Amino acid sequence: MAGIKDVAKAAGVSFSTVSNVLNGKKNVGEETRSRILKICEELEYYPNAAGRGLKRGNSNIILFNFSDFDRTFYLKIINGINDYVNRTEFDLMICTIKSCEKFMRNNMTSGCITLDMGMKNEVLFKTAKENYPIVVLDRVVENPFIKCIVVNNYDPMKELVQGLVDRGYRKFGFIGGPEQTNDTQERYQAFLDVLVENHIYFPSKNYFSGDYREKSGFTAATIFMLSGELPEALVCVNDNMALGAIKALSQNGIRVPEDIAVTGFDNSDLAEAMGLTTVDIPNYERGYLAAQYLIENIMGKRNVDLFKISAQVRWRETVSSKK
Amino acid sequence: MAGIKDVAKAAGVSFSTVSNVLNGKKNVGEETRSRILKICEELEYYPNAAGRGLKRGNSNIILFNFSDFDRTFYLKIINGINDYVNRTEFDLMICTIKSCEKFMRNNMTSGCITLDMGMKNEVLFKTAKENYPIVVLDRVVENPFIKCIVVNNYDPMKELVQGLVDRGYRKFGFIGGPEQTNDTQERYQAFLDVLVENHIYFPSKNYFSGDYREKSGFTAATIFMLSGELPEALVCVNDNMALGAIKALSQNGIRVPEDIAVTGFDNSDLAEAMGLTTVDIPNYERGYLAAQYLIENIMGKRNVDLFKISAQVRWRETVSSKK
DNA sequence: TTGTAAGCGTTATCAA
DNA sequence: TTGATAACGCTTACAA
Repeated sequence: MAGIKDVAKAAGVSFSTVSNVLNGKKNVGEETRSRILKICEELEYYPNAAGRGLKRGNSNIILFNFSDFDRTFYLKIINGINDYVNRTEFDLMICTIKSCEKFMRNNMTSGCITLDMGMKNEVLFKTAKENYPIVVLDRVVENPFIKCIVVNNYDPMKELVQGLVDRGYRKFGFIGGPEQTNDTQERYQAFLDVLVENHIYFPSKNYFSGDYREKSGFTAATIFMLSGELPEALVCVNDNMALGAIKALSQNGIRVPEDIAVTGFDNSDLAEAMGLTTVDIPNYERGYLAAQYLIENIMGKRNVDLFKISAQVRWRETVSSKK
Repeated sequence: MAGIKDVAKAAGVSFSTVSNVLNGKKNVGEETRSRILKICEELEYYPNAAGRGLKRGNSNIILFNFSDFDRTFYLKIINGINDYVNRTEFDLMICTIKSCEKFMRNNMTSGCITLDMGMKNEVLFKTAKENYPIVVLDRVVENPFIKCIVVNNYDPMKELVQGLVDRGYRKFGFIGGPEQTNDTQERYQAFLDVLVENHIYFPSKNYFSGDYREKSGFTAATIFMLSGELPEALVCVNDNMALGAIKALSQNGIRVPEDIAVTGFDNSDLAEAMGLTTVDIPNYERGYLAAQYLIENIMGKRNVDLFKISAQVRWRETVSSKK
């Protein structure tokens, strides 16, 4: 693998001249410059990133961190991030939680987008700095070097639940995710608020806490069935769990929506295919936006600290039009 | 950000002693060792990867490269890779085609797994070396430093098409991917071989070349419909295109499987949900295996050059049991 | 058992 | 317009 010295030797110049050419310095003669560039091509020389990173202290690489392989919308988010990054001089690096802290250092990456339940707030606070901005998805934190992009969960969830009430549903079950997650908190709050506004009692035994995976939706529905009293509508905090619940229900001969309505959140491909009533989150767009925010921040542009993305209710076949 | 010198100063030793501790050298007194480790924690010191990579010339990071955000099985492959890597001392870095060549250098990563149509063979040949092994998925190349893991497309595709023939289907349509891809070539060959064995004529106008995306399946089916003569069975080289085709067909009042049978390949979540007859590829497992192969290679273990993964036909509702 | 010093490939400063 | 040299943070002989 050719190094800068090999290029310098081949061109009969010192290696600092080569460096100057490669970094666009204009203190190099035109003839020398083009000669060096040609030799770089011939020798297939690419600057060593470690040497460069060591010296410069920055990398022009941004990092995206995720660790959930069950929710396919991650691919859409990556798609959005990738498309924005490709229009810039930056490179995109993706990692999972194990290696994230290691990669979140100045000499490896210049900033980070994270959407990972396993990422601890304290790590974010420790890492975010003037010259290492972070964009956090689906979580709100207060820090001058951290920008948050969250989905407006509250409004569409209210619309969804009110829609169920309007259709005649009165007895509800709720399947949430881990309780410390922002999404679950907001969606559950909207759910509760609608019920209170409509003077509908919600027994706490009808709350089930899952982990966003299909299996826990399956488990939740199974438990509802075993408990004897099935609600009229099962509101799930995401699509995977809603689909798991539907699977459990239909395996036991309970029809959706005739016997029970089920709703999700995410509008995954599967939700669309299965006709699940849900809320559509523009994933590609929020990936794109996150990358834009991060890179603008790295470049020194200030932008807003908290951005709320709106989401749309999609009424489909898992809810009857009139109960 | 604390450096090795800060740690050395705080511990009252030279920085090479700190380095020795961090690298598990045993020429350090027990007392000094534990004191240094404690100080590293207090100061939140992590070795600078650039400095380390520069000196060592290797990184203990493996790279995975992909660029297709439509096919959700990539998440499963990543899941498998990630799970294997997490059991080792290695880190996992993921990238898309834009940055791949940059990251495929010794000072950034120690080896690479690639599954990307955009990755050129010449780049693989140029990059693969004694100390930079590469694992390629879904492609066969001859190179001592490149290992290939491919799906056995031929056998299950033969089984699938023969199954269709056995069920009475005689007029076929075929939707392929880009023709230079190994998957398309092998699956098409199996398809043709079965037809020849059964003395069934396949008019070349019934071959449509797509790009693996749902949309091109939609287009293909639309063209078949416009051409007037619809085949009895539409064999698609992957699920996305099969689902796109089904969408186009049903939008035009053509029923699957009553009017036409449709088959895919991949066994995506969507295929399962939609009841698409397809071939199941163990994606998690091949990711896991790819990571294992790569890392064993980096560690100097020789392993087999070409590995064929077997895949299973899944008969579902998009094919009638008897035509 | 610990410290000194060289060197990895690059960029930046300053002198020629 | 060019080149010599120091410095980035680390590892590793080798010397103490």
